[in-house]
Amino acid sequence: MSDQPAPQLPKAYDPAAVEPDLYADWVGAGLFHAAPDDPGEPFSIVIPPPNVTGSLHVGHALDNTIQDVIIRRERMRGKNAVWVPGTDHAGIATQNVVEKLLAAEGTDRHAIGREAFLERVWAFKEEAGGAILRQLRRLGASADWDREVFTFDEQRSHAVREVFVSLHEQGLIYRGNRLINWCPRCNTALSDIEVEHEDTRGELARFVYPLVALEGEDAGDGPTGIEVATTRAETMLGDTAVAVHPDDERYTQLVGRRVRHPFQDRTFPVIADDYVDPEFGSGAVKITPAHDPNDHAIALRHELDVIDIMDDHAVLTDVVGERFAGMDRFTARREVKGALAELDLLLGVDAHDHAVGHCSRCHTAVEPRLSDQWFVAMRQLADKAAAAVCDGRTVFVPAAYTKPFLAWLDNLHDWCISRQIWWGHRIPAWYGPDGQVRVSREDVDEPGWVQDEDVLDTWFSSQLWPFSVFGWPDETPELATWFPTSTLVTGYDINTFWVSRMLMISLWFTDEVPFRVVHNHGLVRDEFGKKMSKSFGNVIDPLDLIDTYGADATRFALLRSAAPGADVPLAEEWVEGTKRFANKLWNVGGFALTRLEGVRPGPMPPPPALALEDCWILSRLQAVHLAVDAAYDSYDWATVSRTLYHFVWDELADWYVEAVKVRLYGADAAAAEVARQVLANVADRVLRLLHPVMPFVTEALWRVLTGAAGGRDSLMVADWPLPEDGQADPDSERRFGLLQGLVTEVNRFRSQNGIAPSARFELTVASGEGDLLAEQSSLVCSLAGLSDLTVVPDIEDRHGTSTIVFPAGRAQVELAGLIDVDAELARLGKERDRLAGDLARTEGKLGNASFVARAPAEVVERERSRREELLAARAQLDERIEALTALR
RNA sequence: GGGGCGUUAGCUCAGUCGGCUAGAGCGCUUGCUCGACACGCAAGAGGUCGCAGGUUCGAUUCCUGCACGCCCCA
Repeated sequence: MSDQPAPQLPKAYDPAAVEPDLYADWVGAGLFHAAPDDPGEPFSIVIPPPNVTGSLHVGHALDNTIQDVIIRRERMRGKNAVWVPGTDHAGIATQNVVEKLLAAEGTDRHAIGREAFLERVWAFKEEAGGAILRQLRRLGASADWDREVFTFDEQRSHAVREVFVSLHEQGLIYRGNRLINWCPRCNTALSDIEVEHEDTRGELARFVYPLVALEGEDAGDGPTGIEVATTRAETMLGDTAVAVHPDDERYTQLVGRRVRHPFQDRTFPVIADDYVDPEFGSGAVKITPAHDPNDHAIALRHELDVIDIMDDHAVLTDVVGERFAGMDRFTARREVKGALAELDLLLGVDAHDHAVGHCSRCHTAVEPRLSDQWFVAMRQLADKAAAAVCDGRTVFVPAAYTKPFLAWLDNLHDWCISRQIWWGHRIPAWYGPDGQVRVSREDVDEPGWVQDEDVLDTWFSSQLWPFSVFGWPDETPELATWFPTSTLVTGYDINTFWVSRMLMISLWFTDEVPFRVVHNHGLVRDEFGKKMSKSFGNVIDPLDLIDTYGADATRFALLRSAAPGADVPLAEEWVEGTKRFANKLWNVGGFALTRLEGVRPGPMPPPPALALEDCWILSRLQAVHLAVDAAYDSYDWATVSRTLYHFVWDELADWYVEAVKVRLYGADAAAAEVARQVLANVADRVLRLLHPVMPFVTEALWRVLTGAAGGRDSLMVADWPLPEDGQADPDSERRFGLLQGLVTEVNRFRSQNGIAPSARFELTVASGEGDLLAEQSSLVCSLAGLSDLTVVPDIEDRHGTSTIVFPAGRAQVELAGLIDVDAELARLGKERDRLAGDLARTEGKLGNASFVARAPAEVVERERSRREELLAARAQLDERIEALTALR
């Protein structure tokens, strides 16, 4: 024994005192950095790049915690693991922020001009940008910060230019005048998926288009008009047809005739098209080709006129006539209905629920609009992506996300990629005299040629991310080593926006999938499953959580709720709970530290030297190890964290630490040394298994446990443990379980009889496992707080004693001065009720001839022996009750 | 309208192949300063497994229908 005072840890775990120094140490030692020629099988993750001017929210915290868990484990497994961080320039979002700043200064981008505006955005990016990556460091993220990239930096812009020009050369990027989604507030085109459909209470206005009379027809002969309905009455100003279903007999004789526009000097035809649903409304549909996708499709089929009635701000233009020109679309909607009513053409206005598309950035109602834009033809790209998913080159985890993803790919329309904003990759197209267009890798700097004003959709550049971060199109060692990447971690809501496009473009340009696994996690919600939103006031700031409870607790709380395929509910008090777990672990470590007397993880004692509790904890650890490895491999974070939580708290702390005290505090030096060796090894292994999840507290404890100096001597780069053969030991688990059963029953006896935990008493036991109990009597005494344990062949009930029934036998306590007889009788009465219930259930089954005849023999046998046990237990109880009653 | 997911304790969720007394965390009740930890220890209460049928000796589990909630698409 050492005379030196045992080293001590602070009594309570204080994350703030530990985390910053450890993180700085990791960074300083270069542990996050990987190089292509480092040893080990390559493993790579690219971060879903957050908005460069954004700040960390819980969704980021979850997404990046998962990435960090994966990369830390793979690093420990000896892989050449890299996690590439970076940010996204987020065109519309960032431009909107800077435009707001300008507005506050009383100016706007058009007043200061394109060049000055872009300078302003870059300045803003330099000032506010990257904050989110600094915040990720607080979380413990072990990204390779030397490799940070930006979707709008030079190399990434080079990749964008290359892809655009190549696709154009291949005929897959084209410029066309087509119907697109227009945001009148952002003043730009949007792609289909940047439009969010929301159910809205609206109005369905029914009105009549008057028929143009046939030559020679008398007024009053036949129908004089045709009824249509619309939720957007103002669009009638751009109508160029009325459509009916070809089989709809009500309208057969009207097809081919013309109707008159009530406010404009023009007429247009009644046409027949399969698209029309004869069941809806009157069965006749007004057709506005310039402002509705379905109508536009019909117009193409029937060569109808197309009349665009609005400007960039969704204000009606002169095309609609003097009466309505200059009105915004909502005013016009009201006015048109009024005007129809004046002419007696309005039949009615009914309430009507329908879905309205809104801009995902600013929530303005989107206006479908004809416009000259650049598009990517998606069919061929989508087919390649679908093939890669179908044949498993890329798999979704959980697999349930595969089907909707494929269905989405199958329905894909061409992608509108031009945006009428300034912050972004400028489209590399130049317009020359005489309407010539040149798309070029090099800037065209010739007189008379001007570059397209528009920029590309931000997703056009972020789709290149898995290879552009490694320097593509240049052939770099990084690209050769780490591409394709291993796993992409993202919320399922991003599959269509980003995952799909990475798959498509990567396969098209590199013939490789961008990642082998797409791991979809859920969305973080509040404790009641509600979406977090500022207006709802239920937003949790992960930085507050880290400040208050530490990064480990924050990570653990998120992971514990992250069951596969489910959203992730989170409440601050749950993080408090995981902080307590970190503290528990800390205290187990503190205990070990004070009692190990310099023993460090190392060779294990030979099996014969191991105590029962050693065999038990090693067997349990082995099972936990296998379960945890399997859960890590299947991205089941809830199981990883819950399994380790349960092992550390309920098995290691509650039982093993208590059990091992007998030897640590005992006189047998050799036995104590064995206990120390096992304890050190178990602690070492559990810290390794837990490290990816709780990197800080595990690293802090491991350094103390092993004497690691820090720097490159770190748990972060220690070997991931391999499950050890021969440690699964069902017999030791069974035997230790018997002791646990006895201890638990003694505790219950204490509690139910109001006996103080500090009160010692003797126990006499009779059991089929008498040898085991005799052998382990000092352990049982310590765990159950007994002064002595005597094993006898049989127990005879006597006045003045009480019997405790435990799974392996019966135990007897001298009651003298220990218990309250009435309380004990009450306890036994309750026990008897419980037995009676179980017995009734079992006899019910056995009394059922069909059960006995048809259930498997072993099930029936189990019920029979169960009945025998219950009957015996009841008989004993009855004796006890009788004896005790006599004692009163 | 089409498709998908869900409904288990007060709250949030596990529950393997249909079969021991349906579990966890938090919350709640009671007792406890026994040499790691009161950020703790021990014990306890709390469940018509959404509803109705069906299959089966037996259903939280499998099937059908319904109700309610959420998500995606149109």
